[in-house]
Amino acid sequence: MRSPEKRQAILRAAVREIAETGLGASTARIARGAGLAEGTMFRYFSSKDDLLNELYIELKTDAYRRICADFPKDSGLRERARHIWTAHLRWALEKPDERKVSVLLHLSNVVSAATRERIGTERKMVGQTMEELGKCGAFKDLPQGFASSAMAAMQEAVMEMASKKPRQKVMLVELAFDAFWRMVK
Amino acid sequence: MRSPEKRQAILRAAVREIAETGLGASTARIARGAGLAEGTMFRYFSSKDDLLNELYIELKTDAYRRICADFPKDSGLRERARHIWTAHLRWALEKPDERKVSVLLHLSNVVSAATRERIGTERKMVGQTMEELGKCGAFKDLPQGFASSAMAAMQEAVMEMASKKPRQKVMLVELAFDAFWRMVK
Amino acid sequence: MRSPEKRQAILRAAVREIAETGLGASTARIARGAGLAEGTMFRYFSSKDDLLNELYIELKTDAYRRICADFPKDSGLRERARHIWTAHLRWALEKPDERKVSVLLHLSNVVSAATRERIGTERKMVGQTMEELGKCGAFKDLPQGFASSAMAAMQEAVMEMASKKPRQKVMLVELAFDAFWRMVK
Amino acid sequence: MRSPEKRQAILRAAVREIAETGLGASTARIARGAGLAEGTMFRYFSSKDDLLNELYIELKTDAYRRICADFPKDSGLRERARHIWTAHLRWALEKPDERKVSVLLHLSNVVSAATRERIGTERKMVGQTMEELGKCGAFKDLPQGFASSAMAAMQEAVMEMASKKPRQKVMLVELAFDAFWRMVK
DNA sequence: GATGAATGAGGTTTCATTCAT
DNA sequence: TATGAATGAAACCTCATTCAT
Repeated sequence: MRSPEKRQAILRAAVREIAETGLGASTARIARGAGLAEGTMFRYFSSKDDLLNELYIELKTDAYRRICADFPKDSGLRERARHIWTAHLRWALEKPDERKVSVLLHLSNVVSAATRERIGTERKMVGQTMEELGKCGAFKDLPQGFASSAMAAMQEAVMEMASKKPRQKVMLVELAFDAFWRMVK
Repeated sequence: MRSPEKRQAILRAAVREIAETGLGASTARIARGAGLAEGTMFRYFSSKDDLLNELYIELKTDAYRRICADFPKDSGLRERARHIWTAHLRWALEKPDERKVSVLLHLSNVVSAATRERIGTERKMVGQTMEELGKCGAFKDLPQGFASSAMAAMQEAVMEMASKKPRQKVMLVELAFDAFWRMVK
Repeated sequence: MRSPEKRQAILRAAVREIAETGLGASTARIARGAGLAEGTMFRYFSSKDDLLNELYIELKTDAYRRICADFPKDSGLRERARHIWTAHLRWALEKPDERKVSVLLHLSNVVSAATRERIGTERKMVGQTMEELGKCGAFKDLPQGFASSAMAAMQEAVMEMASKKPRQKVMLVELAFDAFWRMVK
Repeated sequence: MRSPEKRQAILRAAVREIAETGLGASTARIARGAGLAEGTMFRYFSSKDDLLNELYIELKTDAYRRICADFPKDSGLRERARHIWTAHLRWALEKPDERKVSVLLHLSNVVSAATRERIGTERKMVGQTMEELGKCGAFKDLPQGFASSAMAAMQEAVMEMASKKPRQKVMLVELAFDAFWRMVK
């Protein structure tokens, strides 16, 4: 009962279908994509909304896990910021579907406040670094949290560019960090 | 005789509904929101897709018009960049619904290539400035177009923050530009 | 007011559109096809049904007029039958759209009993000939009216064939009459 | 599990509704007529067009089956022709709705080329006989295929007459064949 | 008389969800 | 537990008809 493999299969299928079709992707297609019958999905997720919320959590958690692994928590600020920058961009560039779905969900209003809360909780290490960043350079006089938004935004720019020039990915990630860092210095 | 006022009413209603519900907003609701019968909308826009494309053009054109007005085309690079930055952010902060819809449309796949084309054409002045920007500071070694993406991204960060701290809007716009400018210098 | 030219233009447009799209052809398209505004049609015909009934009468009358002109009313039976055969087939082959629409209307249930009545009235000369035919050859023992149906049916076969082999039209009409006549002899 | 009974129920309901209302008969009415919910029909037929095509095949196949059963393939030409004549007319007279729908579909443009193809394939035995017929009597000099059209046409005449004089059906079928046969002799 | 904007009922189709097997 | 047939609300869109100009 409630085999975890099937659960994962559903989530994977959801990513695939939604990346292709948008959030309107039908539950039937998702189930079929997971090799299951139409109704079976509802034994794992109580509704489509539930599925989407769980999916969002899964995606965010996954991305976050990548950042936490090997996190150089005892290094200097630049090193830590660089780690966050690189780890996140790698994830996003390796898994473009996952990222696209993540963005779609972020903008939609199916993601409940509770879900957003739950994700916020998982910050700790990153949060600490971002806070320090907020006290440096140009961010000093800006509201708390702006540094974090700025980094996310600049990463967005990198992803957009990377999808246009896939060959220069690696270099892009590095040079763009330097650009970002100018704001911190 | 097709009244331009009704056309505008539909577009306005579309913005309102879509900002609230997402692109799934039903044509019936949009029509009702514009004070019209369900079928009337289809005399102004041949299909929902057509409506969305026209809406996208309208929104982008509107935003762009704001930038072009009073554009200091004979000033230095910083002044021009600053104008683009400020004008666009003002538009976005004044019309958050418009902006949200604009983003949703940008990400969706209802916006046709033809529409994207049509919008691309209207750049000239901005394009020139962004190109110059691309040859400065940290952007020098990054692919052409990255400066533009970076500015858009940083503006995104400002908007996000501004929606959280509406009172500090004006200051935010200014200080964040200084941050951005550090990457150019 | 009620210019007969416009009336005719509407009927002609109706034939064109219906031949192409079927009886579902919209009144708007028909009006447009006649070079008139959407609503104007309703000043000439009280409803779509009315239009279709009038159209049916017009088509049938036209076809019948062709038969009556030059009708050799003093010739022998064969000659008169041959005239009916040829005149009708010429009309049908010259105006395939008209014929198609005529058939569609015949099968539909928009043509009222009153309309069918009105058409029946216009027979006289043809009726006389067909009656005589019904008393000859193989038709002798069949119910009255069968000869007429049989001729119509055989003409149908000619039309079908003629649309497949347009070059042999003329020959087809002649030889097929000979075949038909064998049943009468 | 998709029950064949329900599929048949839908097809039967379609015949009933279409015979009454024409091809414009709504899917909702058809579904209701089959005792099913509106949406259920679309689990059996992917679209209205699909339904109509399948229906056409079903009707034609059914009619054809009647001809093939007991086909006296070793008898003389007259006997075989007579069998085709009688078997088809019996089917048509027993199932007037089916026949009406069959004609409507034949004339419409919802029947795809593929469907017409599929039906053409099922001829063999009949085809052979009709070909022989085409080399006899008055048909000798007419294009190939005319005999077949002529028979169909004459059957049409019988059906029309039979619907007016239902009591004389049986006699009609027989005598009309004699009339038809005069063309062959 | 002519126009064409407006209407809203009605058509086809999709889909989340339920439930008997 | 897994299935997938059934459901019907709701979406998009069309069109005959009306009526103010």
